[in-house]
Amino acid sequence: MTNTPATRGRNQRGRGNLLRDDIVSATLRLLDEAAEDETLSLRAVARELGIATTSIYLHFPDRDALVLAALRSCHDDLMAAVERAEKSAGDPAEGLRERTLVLAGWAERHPGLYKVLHESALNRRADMSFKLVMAERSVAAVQRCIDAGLVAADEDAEVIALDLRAAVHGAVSLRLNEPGSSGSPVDRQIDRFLVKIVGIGF
Amino acid sequence: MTNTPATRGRNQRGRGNLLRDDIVSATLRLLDEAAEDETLSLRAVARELGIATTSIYLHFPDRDALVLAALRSCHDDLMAAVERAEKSAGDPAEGLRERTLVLAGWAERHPGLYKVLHESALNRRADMSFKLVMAERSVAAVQRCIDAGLVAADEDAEVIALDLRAAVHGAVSLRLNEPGSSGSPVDRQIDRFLVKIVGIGF
DNA sequence: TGTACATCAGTGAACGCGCGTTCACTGATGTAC
DNA sequence: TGTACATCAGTGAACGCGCGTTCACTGATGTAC
Repeated sequence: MTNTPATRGRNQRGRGNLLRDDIVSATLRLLDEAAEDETLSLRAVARELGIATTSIYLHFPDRDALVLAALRSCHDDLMAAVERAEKSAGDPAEGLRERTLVLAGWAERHPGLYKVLHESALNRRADMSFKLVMAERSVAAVQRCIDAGLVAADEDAEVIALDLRAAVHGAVSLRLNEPGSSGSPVDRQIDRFLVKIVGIGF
Repeated sequence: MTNTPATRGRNQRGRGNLLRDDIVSATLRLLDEAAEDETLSLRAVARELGIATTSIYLHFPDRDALVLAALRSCHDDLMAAVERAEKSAGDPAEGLRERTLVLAGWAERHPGLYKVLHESALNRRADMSFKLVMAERSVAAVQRCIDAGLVAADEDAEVIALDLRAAVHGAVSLRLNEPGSSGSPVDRQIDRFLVKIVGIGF
């Protein structure tokens, strides 16, 4: 089913963190399948890896710490990919488009992780403030469009970015939660939002 | 804590459905607090009402059936309220605005129920097609705006309605899942969406 | 009018399950002398 | 070079918990004769 060997020996001295990385990977795999942080069990993670459940406690103090570490890791990876996409674009407007499309594409490939990241109960229970950076970056991306004269400065970049973020999140969330109810492909919908909400003219 | 008497006798003959209604109400209360369908337990519902857990099985075959019945009931109530608001408005554009505001207002008052209804795992597991009516009604509401000449007919009513729905859902969802990250009040944001996405001029 | 019986509304004990977490442990490998 | 010891990486049994669901039951009330 996965890339896990049936038997795994003990890691070499000083290489204990290899198991830690495997635990995080397995957690992300299971969270993506379950799409709920509540139902992820340490026992399932251990089963997935062929280790004793208690071995997880060598690296994480409790269940929430593990889930948070996993989410932070995948959020940072995603953010890096988004930034890369934006930077490889020709102008700020194309950059804003690219970063939005990469984000939506990731969400469609990892629906469960997207849900856990943005819709799970963990948001109420734990400190997920590492997510704030993403919002700040997208405000900056909109500001660059305004500064370049590609978007009218009728409104604050922050307001525009927040409206765009809400619309894109809604588009993605509806697709994840009610598959089949969406109609058009998400890329097309995002382009409409870029035109109507942000005011980009392609 | 709630409106439940400490002791409750048996209902009169033929009045067994009174308990059914109480079970549904208690379920909705608990779902609204928990904001997750997974964590609702029959034992908690029974505790809330001061009845034996097994009494729930007199009215519902299993846990999912209870949750679905409760959600269907609250969804229908909400839809009726939305329709009422629309009908009391002066013209179709005001009507569209009213129905959207009522929906968003309900979501802010019942964040947990909104989440369970639109973001819970039940959407993957069970038949929630009763929700489709709401989407159809909002397409019709947009169509009325077009027919009355209040909205340009550049695009299909269905596309416009879907975009509006995504944006509003996103606005509400972000507020529920990341309280404090929203900035402006939701009503103002919805008015912007009505102007920019639908093309209504207030 | 009395009485046997059916039906309705609801109860309480018990089942097996998977869970997070704690605890005392094992055994290989490196290090100090 | 040998050996005692510390450290590291990981294990397995056991705890108490709340859960959904099943089962046999109780006891009040209505109904047929």
